[in-house]
Amino acid sequence: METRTALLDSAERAARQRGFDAFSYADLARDVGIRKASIHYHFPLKADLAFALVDRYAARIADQLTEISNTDTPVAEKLRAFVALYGHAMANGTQLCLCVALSAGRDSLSEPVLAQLTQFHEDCAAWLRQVFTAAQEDGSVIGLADPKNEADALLALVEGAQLIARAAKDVRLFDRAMTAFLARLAATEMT
Amino acid sequence: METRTALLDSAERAARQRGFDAFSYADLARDVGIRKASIHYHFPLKADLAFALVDRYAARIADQLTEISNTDTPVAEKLRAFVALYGHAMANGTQLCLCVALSAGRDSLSEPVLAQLTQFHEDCAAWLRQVFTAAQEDGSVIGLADPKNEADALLALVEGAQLIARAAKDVRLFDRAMTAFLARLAATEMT
DNA sequence: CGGAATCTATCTATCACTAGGTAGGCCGCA
DNA sequence: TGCGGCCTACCTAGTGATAGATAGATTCCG
Repeated sequence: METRTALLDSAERAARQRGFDAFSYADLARDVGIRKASIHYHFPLKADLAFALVDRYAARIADQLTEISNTDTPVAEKLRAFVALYGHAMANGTQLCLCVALSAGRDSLSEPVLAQLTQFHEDCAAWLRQVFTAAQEDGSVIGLADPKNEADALLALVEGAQLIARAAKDVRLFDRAMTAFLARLAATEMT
Repeated sequence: METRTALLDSAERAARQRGFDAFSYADLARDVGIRKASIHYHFPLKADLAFALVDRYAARIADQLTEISNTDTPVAEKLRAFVALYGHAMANGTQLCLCVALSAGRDSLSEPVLAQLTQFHEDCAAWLRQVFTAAQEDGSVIGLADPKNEADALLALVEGAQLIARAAKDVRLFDRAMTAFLARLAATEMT
């Protein structure tokens, strides 16, 4: 089980740094310290690797989102946590969210993986819709529009900000792209 | 000159649809109706192709932006035109802005091309800053923040929206991601 | 208990194919 | 005649994937 996890870890790092098509089984083998052919034991096709990768990643993010949901904090704080989640995922501007990275090279992906990706996006949007709806009730977002539109916009915003920041290998571009949005959030009083 | 242009056209389409690394000289040759080796006469290295591609593209966009600037329309209309420019560039959700597409696979690009890309982003941001500054004076954007922050945010927003829309091959996702922003723009009275 | 069968995880070696790139020749036109 | 533009033929270095073997556990059964 150890090896499989090591492979997933290495593949995830590579995919988020350089793209799914930009690393090979040879790279993976070198990194993990195993022969190239042995990888096929764990993941017969590279498409299988992609599937396992997204599966694990989506679950991880979903967990983090429900954790944010369950924490008893103001709505504004939850939105800040969401932005921080994407910001932190960048690891100093060297990496993208796995699903953003895969979306960028979508044409080489298998149908099941594509479906996973769509699902991931939908789940994120749904979570955001719910949070923005809560914001509608407690007025914690300045100039709030329709929660559905706000959700779609924020998702696009964080993904675009990631892309721009990694293109320049500079996380600060991510932060800069987010400042206008963060400024719309009501300050959380220190209790 | 004929062949060179045809090559650029084909390469641009391919790069924006599937990414710069996802098409080969063989694809290009097939598409243009020429032998693979002959492409090297026009573009000795694939990096040369990338450079020429971005060069032509950036110039085209710059032209369109100055044209928008020079047209005597309200600020809100200029911003709508900017959004429409990115939206139209998607060609029904099948393509990305060339520079977004190249940014996504940045690690395989040569240093000069990387510099071009950074420059392109900076130029776009600068143009937007200028427009948002004008908006500051005539109040055509509701809830306007610092023009610098607004510019960075809008750029990230359109790029992220493109990514999401193409991932699902559906332009409507682009439009959806933009509705909240467009709603902040003052209506242009019909004169 | 002990041997036979089976499974796991890895190996070496090689496959067919594609990538970008090069060398050198051919041909039509100014 | 010279050269721009294209060709055929080839090269090297990869790619993902497969075949077949092996060492070492584990499991099943008489």
